[in-house]
Amino acid sequence: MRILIVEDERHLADAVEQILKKNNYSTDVVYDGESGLDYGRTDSYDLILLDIMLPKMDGITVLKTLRKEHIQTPVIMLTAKGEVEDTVWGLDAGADDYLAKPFATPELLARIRASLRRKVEITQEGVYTFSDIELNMSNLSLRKGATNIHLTLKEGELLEFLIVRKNMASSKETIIEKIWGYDSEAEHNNVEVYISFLRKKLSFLKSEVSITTVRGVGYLLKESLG
Amino acid sequence: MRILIVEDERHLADAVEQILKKNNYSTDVVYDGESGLDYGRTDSYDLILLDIMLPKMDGITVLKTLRKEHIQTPVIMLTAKGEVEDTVWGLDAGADDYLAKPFATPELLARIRASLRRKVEITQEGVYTFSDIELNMSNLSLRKGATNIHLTLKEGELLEFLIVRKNMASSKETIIEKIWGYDSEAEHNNVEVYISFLRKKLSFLKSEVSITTVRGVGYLLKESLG
DNA sequence: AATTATTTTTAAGCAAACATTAAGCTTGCT
DNA sequence: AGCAAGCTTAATGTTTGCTTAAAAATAATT
Repeated sequence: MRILIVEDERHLADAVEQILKKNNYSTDVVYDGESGLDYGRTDSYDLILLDIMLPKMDGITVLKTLRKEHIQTPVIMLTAKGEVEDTVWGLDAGADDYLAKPFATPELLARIRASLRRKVEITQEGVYTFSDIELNMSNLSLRKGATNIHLTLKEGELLEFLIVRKNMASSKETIIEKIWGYDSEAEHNNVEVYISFLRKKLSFLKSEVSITTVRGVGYLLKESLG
Repeated sequence: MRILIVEDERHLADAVEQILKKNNYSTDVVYDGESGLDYGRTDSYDLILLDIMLPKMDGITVLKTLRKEHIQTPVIMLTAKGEVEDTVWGLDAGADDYLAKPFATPELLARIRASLRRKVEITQEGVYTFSDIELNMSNLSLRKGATNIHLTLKEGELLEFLIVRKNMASSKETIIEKIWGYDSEAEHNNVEVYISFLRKKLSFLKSEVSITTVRGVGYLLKESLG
């Protein structure tokens, strides 16, 4: 696993590098935004740790540029305390997670593992890969390995929605609005029924992916094993 | 909530303004693209209603320019029938939704509510860090280091409230009003019970954070520091 | 056009999670 | 000591979510 570190505080950058090497990741370190962009562009990393405040080019611009060039490498933003605003921007710009400095080693490693696991690939329009499953919206099929299973339209739309918003809990209200339409009269139970359908199909596929309920809040797509 | 209306058909623009005012939004109206851009740039609106066909500068250019300048205000595009092509462009350019003219009042209001709500979710509001703990309202988890613990909705809301008002003592009255609702009949004891639950969980995490009682006044979130 | 198959919606019973209540206990203050 | 404020626990009540099955609506097939 190759990880790119973009961080101008050399002290911190080097410390992180040591930690990662000890945990069997290979690393490259650069100390400014422009180099970060150049390195990231090669699309040869599995993950990028990207500081926001950087010389030459800020982290958000780097990230946006990469995303514009269809580089989908997962990115964890590093933010100093008080840069919360920037954090929000970073998530908007396509970051997968963020981590506030200073951070503890186990936390860093946990986030890295999570991001690597979480990686969603969109190979072609309407084809999503998440963990061990592939959802193809163009023929409404859900695949794990050699096993293919058919989804109904609503099942597909719901799963697509959960995959796209993988890091957020989606409330029943939001789901109804998006899948049934803002003016529909669908009840919460409709969502529950379809969540139940999806769970049945996911478990039929013996997938690592599962749908977690956050009581009073919503649903969340997760990969079970760590 | 401030809404900017950019629409050159004065008749329509004024009608929309009346509707919004009646629903307690404050509004500004401009009648061409350039003014729309100028106003939007101030980044002081919660939502922009943006027509596509506009004098001086078309709506899509306005939107793209705003996005380039990192203005992330949610935008609902207004399109005349037959401008479907343009609609697609608008969504590409970063619009959140679109609405075909002519539209009905309840539909307009529903879309506005939806867009405003979505904004909150996208910004991932609800992740709070205080001292050594992190509260994530989207999955109701409370974390210290690698240890995660589950909170119920009420526990989460209460802790969120205490974190947000970390320097102030929050009285039971205020807490009841905010968490249980101003018209609830919850007793002081309800608050005490939940404070007790939270303390148990904080101490389970061995967190530096604790809830201090200020007798006769309220509760206060503190970092113990040792 | 009628029949059949598929998908979506509705309804109901059940289980688990959560919230509330009340009683007895502890603490701090005068 | 005596009182009031606050704490804790267990029981009881309520809500939320899950799961089925069957009805209704769509779509496909003959």
